[in-house]
Order: sequence, then structure tokens, then C-alpha cells
Amino acid sequence: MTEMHDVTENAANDRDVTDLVLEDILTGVLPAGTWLKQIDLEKRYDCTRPEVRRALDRLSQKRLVEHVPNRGYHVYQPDGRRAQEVSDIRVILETAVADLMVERATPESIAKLRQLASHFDRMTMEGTVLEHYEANLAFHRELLLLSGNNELVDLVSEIRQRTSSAPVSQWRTRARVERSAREHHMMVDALEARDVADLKHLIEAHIRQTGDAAPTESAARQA
Amino acid sequence: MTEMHDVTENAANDRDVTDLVLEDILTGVLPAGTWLKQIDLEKRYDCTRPEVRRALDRLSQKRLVEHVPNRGYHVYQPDGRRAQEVSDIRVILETAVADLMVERATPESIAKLRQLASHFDRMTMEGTVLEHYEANLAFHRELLLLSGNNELVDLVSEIRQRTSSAPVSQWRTRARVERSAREHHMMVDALEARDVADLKHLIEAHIRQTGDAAPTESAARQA
DNA sequence: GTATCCTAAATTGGCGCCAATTTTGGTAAC
DNA sequence: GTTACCAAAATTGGCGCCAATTTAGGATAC
Repeated sequence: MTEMHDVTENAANDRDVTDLVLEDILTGVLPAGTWLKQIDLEKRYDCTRPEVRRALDRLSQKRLVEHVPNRGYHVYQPDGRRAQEVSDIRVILETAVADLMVERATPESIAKLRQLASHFDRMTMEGTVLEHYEANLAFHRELLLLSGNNELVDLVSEIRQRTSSAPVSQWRTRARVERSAREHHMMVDALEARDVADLKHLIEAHIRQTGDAAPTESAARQA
Repeated sequence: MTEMHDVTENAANDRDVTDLVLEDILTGVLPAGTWLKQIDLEKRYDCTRPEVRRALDRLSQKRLVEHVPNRGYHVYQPDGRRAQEVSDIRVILETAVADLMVERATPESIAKLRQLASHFDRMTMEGTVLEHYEANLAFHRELLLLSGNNELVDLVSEIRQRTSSAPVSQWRTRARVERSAREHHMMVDALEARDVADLKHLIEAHIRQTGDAAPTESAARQA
């Protein structure tokens, strides 16, 4: 069994154990492959066995951890194919509602998105891994809310957790992080300009983390 | 508490209680609003309380049932807005991969889909509600598998369960069922003809259950 | 040194039990 | 007849306990 650091930490009663374990998985504290012993989690999160079990069952239903009968649960290894497929799904969904976002954007929502993009910038400089990750989620959630489809917003949130969009693996270089930050602002620009095509390209490049955001933008502006 | 019929029925050990409860919800045996008492479910499915609890927790995570602390769980009421949003998502996803389906369709897969469409026809005539429902799922799953994106296949399966695509509410009239059956065959025709646009229209009409499948088809054929 | 076996320790899985909470039904008051 | 109250019954929620299973470590044989 992979060893797991013992962190004495009271369970915050406003967030349940599922969230706490999930956070530790997403931030890399509990890396892929880690065996999650129930008795260790009890101590780590200062909770009872039934709570641990419920959390683990929920996470296994989300396929973030795998249950091996009589042996326990371990964190899934990253699966490149799954990650690719999830990205493809996200591209499909998020670009499909770009027109709705543009149509429904108000000065207030644009200002809010600007603020969230700036908040992401600040977290890039000063925040913890988790704060940074959450700043990214906040930006994207606010953007997707413009679609008016709450199920889609929730669904994208859910599927993001399934794979390498998690913070430990999402941004492999500092340059990529900085590009993501710029792309946030550019998305807001496209919204403001009501440029659906540009927004779609930006969203796709952003999700796929390709490096062609800047040229596509200038090409779209010439068109 | 809404009363619940007591069916003496052994839990089939190859399907867990979650599946059994889900089936009864989807087939209308446990209608929207029904309170699911743990002690009744124990008897109904011939299983233990922890198994019941796990099943209910899982179903609540999927938002099929709602947990009310200290009172229990009840089956969610249908929500028209959610249903609409889920349909919109399905249209986005399933039409987005129509080109992939057409590209990847082989004579074998087309024959398989034909067979599944015919199976659906037969279940319409002779099958139980559940058999009918499962025949529909089988057809659509096979079609979506042509996309090559397994995550998308699984995701669509998941989200279908969330709302009124469930069998108790999916087909409101006999005419609608029959139209759905015809549409299955027409989708296979479009696949065979490698007509992406037609396939997209059919998929959309099918998901939204609009009545315009036939005119759109003839329009697409003239183009 | 490696492989095998055995036993003790560790861990998981699941059940029973009971405290806490809600529901139900009966009674009394108006 | 309606409302309020109370006690008993029903139900949920969660904990402790222990059987079942796995792991780890030591001893033995080769």
C-alpha cells in the first residue's frame, strides 16, 4: 500500500468528507494510485468509518477512485484516452452554447467575468493550488451560466473532475498557465464584441490547451 | 407517506439494489413523489438496511431521489425545465458526433443497428415496459458507440436517467412510439446513405419528439 | 539468496443495536 | 367539528462490534 501522510485536521462540518477527499485527490495530496485505507481516512479527516465509506462509495461512483473488494479503494490512474474524450465532450458542449452566451451577456455579467479573470490572475501569482483551481472553475462556471442551461453547467462541472482537468495535471508549464489567464480575458473580449466565432475558437483552444489562440484570434478579426 | 406495494421478490445477486430501485422508478412502479422507506425497501428487495442505504445514497447523488434528513428519501417530481435542458444537451452531443458515426459506420454495424431497430419494433408490440425501454437504450447505445467516444456514450446513458426520458413518461401516445420506431429505421437509412445532415435532423427530432421527421427527411433528400 | 509456508496483525465488510427524530393515533379542550 | 397536546409506534441515523479477508513478517527449506 502506498503510504499516506497523516494530517491531523478537523473535518469542517460544512463540507463533508467526500469533498475533502476529492480536494486532496484533485490537488495531488492523494496522488493517482494511492490506496485509501478507511482507517487512515478516519484519522486524516477526523470522522467515522461510515462517513468514510459513504465518501469512498460516492467517489467510486464518479470513477475517481476504484473499489477493489476486500482490498479497499485506490485513486484511479490518469487515463489519456478518457481525458481526451472528456475534452472532446467539453468542446462540443461549450462551443455549442457560445451563441447563447453572447446573446445573453449583459454589461453586468461581462464585468463579473472580467473580475473573475483578474481574480484568476491574482491566484496564479499568490494563491494555493486549490485557490487557483477554484478561481478557474469560478470563471468557467460564470461563463457557462450565460448559456441559461443549468443542467449543462452542472454537467460540465461534474465531468471536469473525472480526468486530468484536475489541478495536479492540468497545467504542465508556467507558460500554459499564463496563456490560460490571457485566454480568459480574450474570451471576455469576444463576449463584449459579440464575436461568436472568436469565442468558440478561444473556448476550444482553451480546453485543448493548444497554443494557437493568438493567431486564431487575429484571423477571426480579419474575417 | 405514499403507500408502496409490497412485492415479495428476491434480490437478484447479479444486479444490486440500486439497479432494482432504479428500474422500479423508471418503470413507474415507484412513482414520482413516492416516499421510499428503508424498512419497506428491505422487504421489497429482500436485502439489508446498509444495502438499501447505499442504493438510496447513490440514487440521491444522481438526483433521482431526494434525501430529506430524518424523514427519508422520496422520488423526485418531474421537472419540465430540467427535462428540456437535458434534451438540449443530448441534442448538442448526439448531433455533434453524427459525422463521426457516419464516417465510422460499417456494414456490420449498420446491420446490427437494423436488428436493434427491429427488436425495438417487436418490443413495442410484445414486450414489457422495461423490455421496451431497454430495447430503445440498446439501439441508441449502439448508434452512439459509432462516435468512438466511450465517455460520451456513458454520459448520455447517465443523463437520460435524470428526467422524463424514463419510460413512464417518454412516450405519451401510441403514435409517438410508432414514430420513434420509424425514426430508428430512418436513422439507419441515413447512416447507410452517409447523409450526415439527415442523420442530425433525425436525431434532433427524435430526442425532442417533434412530429416533423418525415418532412425534414424529404427536404434533405431533395438537397 | 530465493521461495514457500504459516501465523499474527491489519483491514474491510456488514450486521445488530439503540439513540434521535418523526409520524400516528387517541384524548381533551374549545 | 377543529385544534392542540401527548404518548406510543415507526423510522432514520449512526455507532460498535466482529467475522471474513488480506497483508506483513518471520521461520524454514532449498
